[in-house]
Amino acid sequence: MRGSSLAVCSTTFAWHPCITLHAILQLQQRTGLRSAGRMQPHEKKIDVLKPLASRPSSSFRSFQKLLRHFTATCSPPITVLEETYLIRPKATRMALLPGDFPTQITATIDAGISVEVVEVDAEHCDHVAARQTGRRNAMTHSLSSDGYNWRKYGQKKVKRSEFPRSYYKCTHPSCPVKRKVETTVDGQIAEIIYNGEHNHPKPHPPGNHRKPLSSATTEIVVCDVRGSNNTMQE
DNA sequence: AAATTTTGACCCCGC
DNA sequence: GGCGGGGTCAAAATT
Repeated sequence: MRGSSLAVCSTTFAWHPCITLHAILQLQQRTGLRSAGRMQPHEKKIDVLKPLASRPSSSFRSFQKLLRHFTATCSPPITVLEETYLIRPKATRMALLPGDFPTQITATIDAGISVEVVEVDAEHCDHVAARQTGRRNAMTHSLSSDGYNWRKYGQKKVKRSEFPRSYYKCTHPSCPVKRKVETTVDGQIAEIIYNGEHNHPKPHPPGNHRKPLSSATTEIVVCDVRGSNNTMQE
């Protein structure tokens, strides 16, 4: 075993403005996954997640509203440093976390947020990361395999299909081409329908600037054990 | 600052 | 004219 990673499991997709980086560091120190003080060479960097873009009317409310709601109705935020970091659960990682990971520690953060801490064997993590990287590459490849750049402008659940249909436009100026893509729940392409012809050559493929997942990154997924009880009203 | 994503609302069309 | 389904728009939010 080459070391440990810290994973905090989630049951919901809601945001948790009350969880701070400091809280995570404390948690790591308490559980022995991180020593106090300066980060040691073998220790891994905290991956602070950020909120996704979404309309305020969606099921995910804006960070500002959530923060206001939390500070107005809940216990005070966890011990804070100078900054409060917002943590967004990563759905893909959640889906890939094996269900048989041993739960070794259960901790409760001061503000009443319970988090389940799972100590993960690094090789196990490598395996998960490799699977996820493979999936991401497959998705990226399949979505842009025609060599053109697309911008999503809509998504809809259509009646005749069990999968949601996404609508894309070619990003090239004045290009009329659109395409509809139906993807399965695991990200595989179920159907692609093209509409129109490109009036421009294929753009040069941009470099892949996405940071690859590797075993060197710490896998952190935070979730709220309060789960569905965490619904908020305005 | 521009590009992108998300998703409810709106529009159009066929029955 | 009403209804339902599919396609598009656009505001809000983040990268």
